[in-house]
Amino acid sequence: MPKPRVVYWFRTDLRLHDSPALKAALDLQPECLYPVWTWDPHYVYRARVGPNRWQFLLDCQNDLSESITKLNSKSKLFVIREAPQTLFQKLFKAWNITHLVFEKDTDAYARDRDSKVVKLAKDAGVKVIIKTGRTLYDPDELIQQNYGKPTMSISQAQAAGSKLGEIPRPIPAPNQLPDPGKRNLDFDQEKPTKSPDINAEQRDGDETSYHALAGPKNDFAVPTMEELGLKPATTPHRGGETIALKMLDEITADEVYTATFEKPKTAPTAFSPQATTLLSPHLHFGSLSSREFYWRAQDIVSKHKNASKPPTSLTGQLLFREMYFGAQAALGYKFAQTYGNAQVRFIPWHLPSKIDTATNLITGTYRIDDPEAQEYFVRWREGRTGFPWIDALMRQLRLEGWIHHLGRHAVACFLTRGGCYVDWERGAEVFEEWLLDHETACNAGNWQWLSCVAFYSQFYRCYSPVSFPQKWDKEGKFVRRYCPELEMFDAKFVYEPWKAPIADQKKWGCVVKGDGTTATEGEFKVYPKPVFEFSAQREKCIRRMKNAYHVGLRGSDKRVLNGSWRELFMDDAEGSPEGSNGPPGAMLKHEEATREEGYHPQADIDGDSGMKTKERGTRETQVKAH
DNA sequence: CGGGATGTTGCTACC
DNA sequence: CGGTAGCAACATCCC
Repeated sequence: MPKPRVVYWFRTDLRLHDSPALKAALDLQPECLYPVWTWDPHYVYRARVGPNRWQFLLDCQNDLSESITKLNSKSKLFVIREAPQTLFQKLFKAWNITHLVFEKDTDAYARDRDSKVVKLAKDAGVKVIIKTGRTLYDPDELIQQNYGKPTMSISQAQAAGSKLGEIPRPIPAPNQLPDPGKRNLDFDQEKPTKSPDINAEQRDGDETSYHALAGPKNDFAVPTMEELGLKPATTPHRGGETIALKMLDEITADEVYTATFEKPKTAPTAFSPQATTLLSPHLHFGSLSSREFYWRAQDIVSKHKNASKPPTSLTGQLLFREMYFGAQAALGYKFAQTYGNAQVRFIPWHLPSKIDTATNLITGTYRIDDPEAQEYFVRWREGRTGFPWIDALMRQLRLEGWIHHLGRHAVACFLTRGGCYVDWERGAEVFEEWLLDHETACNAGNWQWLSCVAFYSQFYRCYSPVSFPQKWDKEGKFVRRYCPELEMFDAKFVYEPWKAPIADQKKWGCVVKGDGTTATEGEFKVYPKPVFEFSAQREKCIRRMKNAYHVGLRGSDKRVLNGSWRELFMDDAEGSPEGSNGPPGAMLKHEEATREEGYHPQADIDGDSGMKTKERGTRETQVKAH
């Protein structure tokens, strides 16, 4: 029996510590082991990923590659520029591979991709080993323990989790790695088509990394931002397992902080340093194992007298992640949208998603049903709503790729049920592009929570953009940091600058006028007027939410699917849907003309991600409507 | 099944 | 200033 020749396929597990899958690969005692990242070039042109998250991913890959080389100077992370669905069958043959090993991923796209790869491997006579390690529990087992249903509350998730027994203890990093074998790539590369290029706005140069399987220098190197033609990243937060473990050491060194952490009490206005751990991007890319995090925190909690408890404690935060992964794993693609989703309430928001009628999936495009709502949305996205708390958060998000969880609450509530009355799917798409820690399960789940369509329903509890931040930051230091034009404003007006007398505005060097598209006026800086009068808008939203709750439709309701929901909202004075003669569907049938084969733009760049191939499916051109 | 308590993270007025 | 009641009100959990 010849010794195994193993491809270890890295995806959202960019680490050496606590990797059950990597351990399984090493347990085979292979003759050779190839640490491989397969990179579908489609990501470059079709992913909704800003430069900050690109940089974080490349950081993780570089750090991992260096760590691998430290264990074996002949080895590294071999980055191969082709989609796994087409690459692996050629690679298995060229390198005489006997085993493929990877970590389980329950994201909807990942399941499609991986089942395809598993089939290819079986056809090629390659054995496949898959281990869970991305989450505390295997999401599929969690669902099983929840009577086959998606985990839609934290108590369900906790109850289901406790039936699965103790969370596995972390596995130490290996102290040696086998050599890789020969690395000939004597086969053709499947080249990507560059159109549609929905990622164009992330780039200011040409993409030059994907011209050959092993990259421009033929050395399997991790691409650079420059090679990818990406605009420079602006975030101070950097990726990689080395950094993640150092951060975890520093956090857990403060045992009181670790043991008594209560999320709702942490300040969303703290920026130097932030009030929470900032480990979420590392959990997403797998540069930190969630189980490592869990046990490092739990061991401190266990020996502490006044420790906080789930769900507000640090480990509680990880349990929410489990809940969202359980919900997503049960629902698949539908989890990230309202249309067809039985768990989600239907609210007739503005700017609804266009639906691909062939797949019943959202397309990443939307319909501008109301120009005013579009104006609200664009000003929200660009951080010029005229509400400094909201604008500061949105500017921090775009610049740094991270905002505090309660800050996310504030902007999400403002965009949806507590202000703009814009569809939560619009907000989720902006977060998808800008957040370093974006993962579909948590992002979609949190947007559903905050917009009160699932997980949470107390829509009458509405965040004020003026009062809420003052709980932590009366002086407005956070606002002054991210909206520097308001730096000199008196604390009395820093959250509502439009109320300051004109003479004071001029004295403080900034006049409040317009919509934020002009930065200066003569010697003065300019900050926009509020996009609407908040309290009136808030009342209108709550009234409409109440009505929509009363109507009581779910995303899977026949009337949502066929468009007849409109009749039920006709007497809703302040926002009756335009016309009753629209096309079928809650939203719109997607234009036939923009379709191509095999891609869905909701796909993400990271391992959980990429080209959403549907057997019978279609691919939509993603055209940004803003 | 009914009904009361609870739900990680609201706001305002009032003592 | 800090704590609390009232606001108008929803779903889930648990006895």
